[in-house]
Amino acid sequence: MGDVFKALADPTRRAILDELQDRSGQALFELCVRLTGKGFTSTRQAISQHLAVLSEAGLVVVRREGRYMFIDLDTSPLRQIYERWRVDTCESDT
Amino acid sequence: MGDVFKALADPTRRAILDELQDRSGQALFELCVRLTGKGFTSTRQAISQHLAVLSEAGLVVVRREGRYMFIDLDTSPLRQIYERWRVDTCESDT
DNA sequence: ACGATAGGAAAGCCACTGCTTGCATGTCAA
DNA sequence: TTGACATGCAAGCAGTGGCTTTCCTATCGT
Repeated sequence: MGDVFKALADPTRRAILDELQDRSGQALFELCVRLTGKGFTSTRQAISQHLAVLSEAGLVVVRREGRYMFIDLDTSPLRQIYERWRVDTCESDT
Repeated sequence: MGDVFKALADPTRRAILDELQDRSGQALFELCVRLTGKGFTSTRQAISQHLAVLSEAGLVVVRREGRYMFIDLDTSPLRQIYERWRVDTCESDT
């Protein structure tokens, strides 16, 4: 399984995760339209390659139906980050 | 301020954070010794450059005293990750 | 069947990143 | 003061990453 941290290193990939959190189960072309609407200039191929990385990291689950490719978010791999470094919960956030 | 995600993308930098979580406030040369003891082959310059990235991301705070450079861990920038994507707490972790 | 739509595969390019190398600076001990 | 120690700075190099480009496959509507 791939590297979760490297998967999160790219801003476009993070935007994909954001978009999927907002609405999971989108098709690839749908995702492309949504992202270009939010100012991202990535082509379909670029998004597709990003999805491959995210899928390798387990952050995304791909489900094929007919000629569509539906993408679901899976945030569970993030837990390994959350458990690795403790964050002081009571801190000066003024 | 730098990119927290990019800072976490490198395995050596993550090892530095691990080392600092285990013992914060180490000097640079101390950190180098510890890391080489754990199988990392990085030179001092490499570690120093990694620390610059971590410092840019706010994950590390540098404090100079005499000829020593003490490094403290600061995990608070990680909170923005924890708050960005919700992780299902009740999940099949069998 | 045919065209349009949704997506896949691979090669090439460019920029960035991590690392090394070499030298310079500054601090402490004797 | 002098040498040893701890670190800074910058140029150069090799590997990687993200993107484009081109072409190909497969599915649906009519």
